[in-house]
Amino acid sequence: MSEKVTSLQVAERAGVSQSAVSRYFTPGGSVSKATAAKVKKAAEELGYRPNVLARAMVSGRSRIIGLVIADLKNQFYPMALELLSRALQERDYQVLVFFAENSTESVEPVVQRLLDYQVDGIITASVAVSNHLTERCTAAGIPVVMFNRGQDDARLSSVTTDNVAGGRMAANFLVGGGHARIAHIAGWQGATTGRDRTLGFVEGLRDLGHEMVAMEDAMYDRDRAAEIARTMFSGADRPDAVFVGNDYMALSVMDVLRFELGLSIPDDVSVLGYDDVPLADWPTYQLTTIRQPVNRMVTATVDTLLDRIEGDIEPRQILISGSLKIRASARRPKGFTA
Amino acid sequence: MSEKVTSLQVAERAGVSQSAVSRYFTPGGSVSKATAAKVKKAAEELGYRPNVLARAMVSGRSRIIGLVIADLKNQFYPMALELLSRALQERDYQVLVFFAENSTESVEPVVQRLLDYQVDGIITASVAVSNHLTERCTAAGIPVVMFNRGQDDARLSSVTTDNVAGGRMAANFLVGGGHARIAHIAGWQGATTGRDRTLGFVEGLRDLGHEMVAMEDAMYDRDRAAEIARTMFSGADRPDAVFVGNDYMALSVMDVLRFELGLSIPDDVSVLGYDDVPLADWPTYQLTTIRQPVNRMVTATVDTLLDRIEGDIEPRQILISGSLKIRASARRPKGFTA
DNA sequence: GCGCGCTTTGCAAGCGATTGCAAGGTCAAT
DNA sequence: ATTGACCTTGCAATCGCTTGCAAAGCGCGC
Repeated sequence: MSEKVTSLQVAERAGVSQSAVSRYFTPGGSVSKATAAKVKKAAEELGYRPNVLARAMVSGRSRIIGLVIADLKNQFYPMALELLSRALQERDYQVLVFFAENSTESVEPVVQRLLDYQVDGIITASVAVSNHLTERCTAAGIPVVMFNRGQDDARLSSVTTDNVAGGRMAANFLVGGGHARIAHIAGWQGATTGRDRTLGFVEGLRDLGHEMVAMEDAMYDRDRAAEIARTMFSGADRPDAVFVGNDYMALSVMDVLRFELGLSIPDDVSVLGYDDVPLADWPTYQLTTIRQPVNRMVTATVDTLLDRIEGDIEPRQILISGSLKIRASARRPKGFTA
Repeated sequence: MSEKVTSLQVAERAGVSQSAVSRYFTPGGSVSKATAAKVKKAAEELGYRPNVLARAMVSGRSRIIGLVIADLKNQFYPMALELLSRALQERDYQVLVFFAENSTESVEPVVQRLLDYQVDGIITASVAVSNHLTERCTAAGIPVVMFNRGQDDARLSSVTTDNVAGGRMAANFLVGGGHARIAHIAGWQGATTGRDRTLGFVEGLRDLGHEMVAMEDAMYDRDRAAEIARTMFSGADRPDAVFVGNDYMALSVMDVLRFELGLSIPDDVSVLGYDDVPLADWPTYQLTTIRQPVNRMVTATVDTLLDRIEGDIEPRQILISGSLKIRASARRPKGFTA
């Protein structure tokens, strides 16, 4: 039934050798105008297209990029996935997705399977990679770039925003806004993103002579963030500002503050997020946040990966600077115009 | 550099033939306990794993499923993508994603590339497929199943909810709630989902002796929906209820009604959506909606696809029934308890 | 000890392309 | 007309595996 058309059939119909057909479809292959025309005609008549898998076997390039991702609930990632995939598609690569849990143990078998598929490169989105795995990939000559997650390993490329600087921005903005009791609902401290944002925030506060009145790790989980907000803000001397580890959780926190605790934002409490997901701009939330420039992150990721695949460049750790996106969820410092 | 381990190397180290190694890794391959043990040992020492691509070449099965998707902004699709991918992963298939625009012309080249990758099957999520393409896929023996989109073509499988019935539910609920001026901001009328929901809604109203006071196609676009809401509800005799073609747009409509027009939901206007995306349940929105059971849709999709790949079953058009999920965005009919 | 059936094994032919190599062609310069 | 440089072309090996086929091995009843 499945009438596969092969280069051989095209060759016969065109009256040329099979290699000629192959050459016609290989960029830079040496074919005369005449043969090219014959092959083109025959190929079109037969509806022939080269078999990527066969090509992959002999050339050793599959034009497949493995993308490991933990979850799509946080609105930042669907966006990243779409942009990454589209950017790669434009460069004639395709993305093979693999879902993992957010633990190194669960990533291990997933990456194994990735390698089975002979991917040309791997992007991990918000997922950490064990040393053992890094070795395997390095040994197999497959470049890895971590998207929105860092790791202290020179063999791994990574693209992140400057989370420490971002945390500092948050501190400056909240202190500048005249807040006295500043709290922090942190991103997962098991990830560099979470840790660095927290670190920058703490440092920033300290530099301005402030200290957090409360802090809790919500592990990038919506429900956990809500739970923490509930207890953190129910006491009498509740915080008057909170920096949340990412937007996804910040929105949850806003919901709790307004709908469960009846607080008003930003009059009673200022809320600051991190990421700038599309929802942050919706009228209901108008979340002030540290913006991660997804487009630039994606471009950097794709460039780094393809450079490493096509040339043999060294791994790069890229740091992109974020910026403060001011909306209405946090009191604005006097004279703050940026 | 890239030290690929092949079955031949394993064979040598184990002191058996290369076929024996292959058989060991083929489920159902005939190998004695003794050889199995030798192969296992050698394979582990060398870190050998079969090359999926090479296997695909000879067996004709790549264990890759192509997923064509138009956009991830509507929160229904990230969810679907994740569930589909996880379900397939569990059955030892992987998903190769392809982004397309929502027009048949743009889908064409995308599916071409899919075929180049020798995928075993194709899932299209909310994307239509041209006849020409259907033919190519049928000719190549590659089953296609459309997720959340129907099409009148017996060669295509599809999984949708009963959108007509859903539209009727919406009509019943709004009429039952005592609304007099009922409007409709429709899903894209170029898609079966949009048309069917509208159709069911119109029929449902008519059966109850009602008629829409306004209707407009918002093409599943957030901004367009907002724009339409703005004009539709700014007149003096504005509607007192609106059924929106999906949740993604409904949330936008709610934002406009409340924040721009200062209307109160559901006191001034009742809003009804379709899908039941996670956001619909967030306290800010509490959107009453027609629920599409994603889990069941995904299971049905995966089952249909794999049945067709593995057996040689006929295409199936599966209709799953949705249900009304009552929250707070629409006035509830008296005595309505369900 | 021989023959029969069943399982296990190895050989070798593909799967559909790419690519190095050498042969054949073309064309300009001599 | 002859030569050499250069472009085209075809041959055949190769990528890493699966699988049909026939030979080998094994256990068992006679």
